[in-house]
Amino acid sequence: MSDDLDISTARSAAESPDALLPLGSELQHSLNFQIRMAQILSYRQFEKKQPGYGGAARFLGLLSIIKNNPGAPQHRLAEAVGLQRSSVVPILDRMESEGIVERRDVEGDRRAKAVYLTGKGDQVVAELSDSALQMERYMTAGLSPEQIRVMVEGLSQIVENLRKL
Amino acid sequence: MSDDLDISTARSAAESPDALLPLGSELQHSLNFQIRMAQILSYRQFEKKQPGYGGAARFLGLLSIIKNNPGAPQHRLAEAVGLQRSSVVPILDRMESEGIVERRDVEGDRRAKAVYLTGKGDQVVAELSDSALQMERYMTAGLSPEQIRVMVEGLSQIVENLRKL
DNA sequence: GTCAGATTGATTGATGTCGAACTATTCGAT
DNA sequence: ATCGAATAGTTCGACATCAATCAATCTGAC
Repeated sequence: MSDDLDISTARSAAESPDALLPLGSELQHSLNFQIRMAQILSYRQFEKKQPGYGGAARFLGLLSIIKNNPGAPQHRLAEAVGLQRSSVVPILDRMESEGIVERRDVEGDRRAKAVYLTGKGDQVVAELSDSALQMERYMTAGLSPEQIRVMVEGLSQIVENLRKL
Repeated sequence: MSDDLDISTARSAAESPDALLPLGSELQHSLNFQIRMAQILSYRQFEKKQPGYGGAARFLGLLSIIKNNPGAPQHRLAEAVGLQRSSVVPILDRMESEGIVERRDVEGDRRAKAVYLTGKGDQVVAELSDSALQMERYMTAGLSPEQIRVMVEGLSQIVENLRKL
């Protein structure tokens, strides 16, 4: 009485050697874990899909913010994307050497640098945005528009909550 | 006709110098961007809240999977958490030196190592899981249980979709 | 006006992760 | 039984990010 055995959970790692290791239900229902997994896999995939431009794909968020806030100083860009001031420096170095962004001196504050998207930067952002949209369509296969809306709003709320710490 | 001006988007960076840089609506509604932001901020916060154990906080997911799959080989653990085989090596080195996990030889395959949680590891996982649960409660302030459920399921679906690539 | 403290961007050292090797094993076709 | 291909874990070099620190500049209290 054990060959045609029970339904869902029984199929342990030993029995189906090719399947993914099962997550405990704790992990399966952990928002943090699922967020992390989604982030890791989606960014890996996106960078694989859009190489070049000095790895700009990973920084589409940053570039998009620069486009929307021309002339913003670096520390505010860092804050906006959740990185340290010091981490943004080599990123902008790279983007600048790729001709995607430009640092200009600020009149009235000689410490600061104002960051702008170049013409090429505009093109790159447009291309990457397109690609990102495709990517999102693939990622969200099987989800309703309403469900996606709820997720985006929920994540946005979570980000807001975390920023207050 | 311009002092008491329009509602939502008008308040540009120049006018409210302390506020966060505004995201374009494209970014605001980008699932990828929101996932990334949530992940960055939540893991940073969690590690700040739970330092020690050789940075185990960041690897709670991995440890939890080890607990649920005692004796699994390293490459399957890597796959389960979305990392490269080679990235898991130094993590396990660290966790092993902290006495949290243990690598044992596998009889029947002298290449493989079977990974187990130690007694101390069990305690650490329990403590970190507790802390993670608290963290999630804080993160999700303002979200309904139903909304959280939809998000977890949606993210889970997204992870599944991305794994197929 | 001056000077202590804050702020901006940059630099440095440590660690995490990746991708491409490499070594030791195991597997499979013959 | 043998040997080429696949596999498990590791090592190595490159880069991202952080935290702490630095130099230049700005601000505000006096």
